[in-house]
Amino acid sequence: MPSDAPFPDEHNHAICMSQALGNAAKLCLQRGVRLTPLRLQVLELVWRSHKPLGAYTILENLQTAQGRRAAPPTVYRALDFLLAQGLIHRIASLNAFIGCLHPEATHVGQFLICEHCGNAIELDTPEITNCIMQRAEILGFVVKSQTIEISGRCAHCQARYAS
Amino acid sequence: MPSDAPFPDEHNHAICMSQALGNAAKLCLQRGVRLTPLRLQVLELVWRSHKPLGAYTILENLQTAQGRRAAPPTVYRALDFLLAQGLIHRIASLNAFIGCLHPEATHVGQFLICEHCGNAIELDTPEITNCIMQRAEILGFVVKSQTIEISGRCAHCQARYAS
DNA sequence: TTAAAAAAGTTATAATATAACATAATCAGT
DNA sequence: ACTGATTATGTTATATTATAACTTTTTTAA
Repeated sequence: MPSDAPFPDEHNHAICMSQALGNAAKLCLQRGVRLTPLRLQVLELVWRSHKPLGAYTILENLQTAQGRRAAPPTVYRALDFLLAQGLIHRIASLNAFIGCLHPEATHVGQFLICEHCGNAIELDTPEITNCIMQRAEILGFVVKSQTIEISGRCAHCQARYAS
Repeated sequence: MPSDAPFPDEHNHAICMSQALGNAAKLCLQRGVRLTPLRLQVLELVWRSHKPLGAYTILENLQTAQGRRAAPPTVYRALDFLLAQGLIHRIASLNAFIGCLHPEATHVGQFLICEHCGNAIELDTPEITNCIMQRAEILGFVVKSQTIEISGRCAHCQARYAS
């Protein structure tokens, strides 16, 4: 079974997560938008690991104040907010959501997704974007958004669990 | 309203489509797999345009022999076959399917998807793949499959319908 | 010709996502 | 603080996409 540690051992996820949450709070303040308790809770759930999380998984783990179980729109609206603020990304190939590493700037999401441990590694590789933009430009295509999701096996799993 | 012509005027889609269908028949024969009437019908529906088509849209347009309406698994099984043979691609960001331009060789699907006319242009740009592979290799990530879907506005629509 | 395999039919249901409207909380201007 | 406007959340119902499980039909190969 793959370790639950999202990334190699040097990765301290508690720090990783608290930085992300702190950053999110700061950005929302700067932007004058409200990171309400519900939205924060969803963001925390998404940040619990580096594995993209489905909306219904989030729903199941949501603690509503009254102990009453939240309904889907509650989660989807929070996710919509977080997406709009660039605090999370949606992984189309998995119908799932993951915390964004660079929410301060709008950018395209590029992911390496390990089929074995489920972790998604966010890339920030301008070369890939440039290469795509170049090709698009030749064809006169104006790029608005990019979905780049690469599946395979991460170094961690490749080393530990030879296929 | 955007023209229904999938691509610029020089594109004769009747020829485009019949080539694709002929090629598909040839490949299936070579591979010893059966392009049954049902599978062919689904492939034809997918090839009617260059707009990715949802499974339920295909379902609605399926003519069953008895006039009885087909059920979802019928379509999904045909789609699974066509995907396995590389005759179509699935567009994850649209939950939809589109005919493959190069079914003779397994390859990654790269698409420019016009938000205006709905057409998806399949790229075959090794530079993009190489760029991604390079970056992945640096991280020790072994790539198994790639989802590359670029949304925006195609040259056709850009020229005719200034945003 | 007949058993095995493959394909298609059929029924039910799972998983993901949104529409529409009701209620509650927050904010801006007084 | 008060009040109307705005924003956020609750709630119910339903749309959309996809698959599981089992049956029947068709095709293949001995």
